[in-house]
Amino acid sequence: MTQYDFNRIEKKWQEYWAENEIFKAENNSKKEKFYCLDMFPYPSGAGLHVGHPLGYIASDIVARYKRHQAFNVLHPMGYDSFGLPAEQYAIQTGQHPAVTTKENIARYRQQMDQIGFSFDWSREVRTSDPNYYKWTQWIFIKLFESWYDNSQNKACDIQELIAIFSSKGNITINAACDQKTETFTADEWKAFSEKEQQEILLKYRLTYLAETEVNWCPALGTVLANDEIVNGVSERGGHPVERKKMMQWSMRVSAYAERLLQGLNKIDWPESLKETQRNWIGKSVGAEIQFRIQNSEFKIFVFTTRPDTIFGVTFMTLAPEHELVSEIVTPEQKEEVEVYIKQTGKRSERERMADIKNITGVFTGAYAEHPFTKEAIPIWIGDYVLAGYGTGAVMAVPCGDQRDYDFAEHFELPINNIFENVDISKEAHSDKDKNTVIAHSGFISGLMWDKAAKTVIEKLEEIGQGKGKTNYRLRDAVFSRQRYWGEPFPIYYKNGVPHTIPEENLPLRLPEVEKYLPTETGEPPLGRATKWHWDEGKCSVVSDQLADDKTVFPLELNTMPGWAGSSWYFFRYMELAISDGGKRDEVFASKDAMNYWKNVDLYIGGSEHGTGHLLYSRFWVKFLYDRSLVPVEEPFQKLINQGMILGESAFGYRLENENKFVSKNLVKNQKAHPIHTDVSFVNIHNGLNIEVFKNWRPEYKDAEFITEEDGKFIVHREVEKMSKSKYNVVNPDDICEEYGADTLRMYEMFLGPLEQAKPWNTAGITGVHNFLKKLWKLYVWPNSSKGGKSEFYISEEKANPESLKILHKTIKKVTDDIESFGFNTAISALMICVNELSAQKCNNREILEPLAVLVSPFAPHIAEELWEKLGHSESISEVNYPIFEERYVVENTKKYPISFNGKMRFTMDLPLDLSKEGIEKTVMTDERTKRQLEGKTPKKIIVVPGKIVNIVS
RNA sequence: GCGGGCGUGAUGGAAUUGGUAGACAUGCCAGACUUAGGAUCUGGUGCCGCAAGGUGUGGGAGUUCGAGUCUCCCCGCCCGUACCA
Repeated sequence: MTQYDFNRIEKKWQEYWAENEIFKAENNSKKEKFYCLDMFPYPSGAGLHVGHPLGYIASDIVARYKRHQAFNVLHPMGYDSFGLPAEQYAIQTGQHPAVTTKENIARYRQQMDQIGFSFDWSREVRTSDPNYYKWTQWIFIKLFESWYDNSQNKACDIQELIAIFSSKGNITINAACDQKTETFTADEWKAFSEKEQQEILLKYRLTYLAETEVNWCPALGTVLANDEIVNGVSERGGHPVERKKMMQWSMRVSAYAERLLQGLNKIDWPESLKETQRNWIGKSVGAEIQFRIQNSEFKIFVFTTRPDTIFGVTFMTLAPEHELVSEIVTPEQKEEVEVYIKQTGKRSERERMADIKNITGVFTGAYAEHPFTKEAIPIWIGDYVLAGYGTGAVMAVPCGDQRDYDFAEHFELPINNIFENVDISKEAHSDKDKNTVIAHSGFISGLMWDKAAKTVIEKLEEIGQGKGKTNYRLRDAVFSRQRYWGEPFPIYYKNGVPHTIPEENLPLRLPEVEKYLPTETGEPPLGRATKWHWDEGKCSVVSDQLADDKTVFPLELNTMPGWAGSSWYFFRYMELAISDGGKRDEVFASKDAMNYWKNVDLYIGGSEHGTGHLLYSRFWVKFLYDRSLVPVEEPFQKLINQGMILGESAFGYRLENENKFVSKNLVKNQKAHPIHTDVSFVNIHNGLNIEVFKNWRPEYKDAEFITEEDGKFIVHREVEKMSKSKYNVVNPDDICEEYGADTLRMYEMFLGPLEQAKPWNTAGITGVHNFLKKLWKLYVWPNSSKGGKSEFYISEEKANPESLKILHKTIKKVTDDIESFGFNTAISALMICVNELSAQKCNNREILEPLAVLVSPFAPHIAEELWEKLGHSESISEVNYPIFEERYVVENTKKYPISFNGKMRFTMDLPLDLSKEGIEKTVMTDERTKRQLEGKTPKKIIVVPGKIVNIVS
């Protein structure tokens, strides 16, 4: 066996790793822990393409590297196995989603095993497994049993709230709750009926049921969260979305807005992603101001970030949905207003977005009163004001806000300039400019905006017509989905009031249904379940245990959204499986396990989860922390977004109305359309295999091909997202078969920086494959005593200094690069190392042993094989990382600034051993330095650490 | 519009963070060996030039002894977000 036979080697070691459970992490190790996590995949039917494993390869390199560094590494994997595609497939075929999911998982597992990841599969999780979603339901119950105390700034037990209600009512409570909650005393609380009390409590719970305006997607038959909508259509499938009022479960994530924002400062995430989350949270500081309405009891509350412009208010605008509209509209305007509201209500969100330029609005006939000048301010309705943000009403300051300005111009409303020396004849002056002075503004005239804003807030508080306020864009997250393939809510209804199912009866299992569609009455698919088992042997419902009167209570028919299971799965991995003596059947994760593993040290995944998974996980973790259920407040300490691997689609140009294809360079003035062709039909020189293409589709069977002079047909290439429908998918299995998993792993890393999006181009793969072949050859030499036949041969003699130098340079470079995720340059360093060692014909154990360890995170299979050939019986993953020794790297130098005639002129590479004070040494200077010194060559330099180096001529 | 990022050979990309631009790899060219292959090895390869040399990191200016790197303006590209008061 002298050839690099990757197929044999890879199979051998993958089996070895699995049999000996090499990568099983311990929970009670004295070693330092390192938790290295990938975002777990949704197991889709299409299997993995070369883009999927990119992040897994990167984390696997880090995991293996950390093991060499003697860390106890937790590197788990699992499946986010609830989700839409399996359900859509079920609707079409009748196949149970659990069956499809199981098959897909098996395929994913097989593909992942082939790449040689060092996952600890004993800790695998699947969100659709009842033993897993039992705990998702359990956490939901904990959320249901909690409220958010703004005074303590944390979530607390709802029992505490009930205690306060019975002793003091809700007047002293500062809680995150529905705005319209009315105040009551302790006596009033006690007088409420059970149902009334439950309804009030629901307004305080961290997960609550409320009539919400939701994004309804008729095509998918479900509601979508804001982050599941892209450009007004559903992220999945691109179906239109409309607004609809529905009774829905919501998560009070808004209670955590400030902490979610502050927490970002403590974690090591890409700045762009943090910025995305900051935007999504959307904090704005300003004031809430009350405007009295003339001849009316009602008041309008507005939120503004510019209280300093209050004297510039010339009208007010309410959202069409604003609740006061119907109360304040004058009889003369009533009809016009109603028509307008009807019109805007009909327009979908999408139309409204597409139509920003069009200014619409209507006068209500009512007037508000300016809090300071007492002037009358006309109240308008306009759909540029959003009901969902702030208070759904704005004080319009045309001189300071462009939208107000446009609205005022359109309806010929007055525009008052309150800025000194600012021209507002063309547009509003909306920047918070430090140099702008406020004018014509009563007691704030002559002040800068920030001082003015402060003064206005003070004055408003004095007269009781406003206060400083911070507003967040982040809204509560809708948590109900009208779907089958998700976690059932552990909720039943008694007198229309939701109650949780007792913990000991979890999981509440998904019932069988004969069809995965909504019922005829419009209920979600779970409405079809005739028997709903939620525990072995006990049938449909809760009546036996919970109700005194044998009534059967209905269960919640919605299921939880995709992000429910993924918001806490990283804790589940910490707990050992039951078969390994873990407590997974007793707890979601045990205290001991969580106190040892704490949080994820490195999390690798795509940035598309920026406002979904990554925000909701932080929210749930903060909640669990508040309730002392987990020991950490942030789940992911360091996060890396791996860039997407794109596909290089190939197109053949087909002439319009003809079944004739024209090679790329021959298309001149003819009308030709690019037609996707499968990339596997195209060679690296963009030449199409015409025969294969013809047999691909019947319609191409008789197609004509106009080729270049050399008979080749050249295709046009374009970089696109890798997708089955674009025929540009490259399958990792094929690469593994042809070049091996080690080549695939290294090539994916060599392709470019991890964070960057990059097209897959198989052409360059021979580079890393050659590297592995050369590496193999370093350990295999021709033996002259056996007729020149090659065999494994290692010298036990001491290595020469040159070999040691290149080895230690490589150790340094590779180590630094792995630490900074520069895997592509680390591989370059390994290539240089192997090339130089080959040139030196170096085969000393002293060199080749540490080299194998250096390579092993990148190409673990070949490293294991070489390690074995070196005479070791343990896995290379148990071996310590080589130690870098500076003394071998002679030319390791440091830049020192050089002065000449007392003036700093340039810096120069000097050996490190010169860095001791006072050492004099003659230094050779290069041509460029000579030139800079105007021909004077320095003879000696004196090094003074931290100071400028003087040249002694 | 706003926010974040980027622009380097034919190509993917390096550059010790202000110090010999183009590492490494692909591609290409030349050669060696060869029962010819998509094998292996050697050399070359930013551009212009036979050469000496000149020139060169999207364009323009600036700071600096010195700029791919820092500052300003312009051009182009990508990502995120959007009537947020």
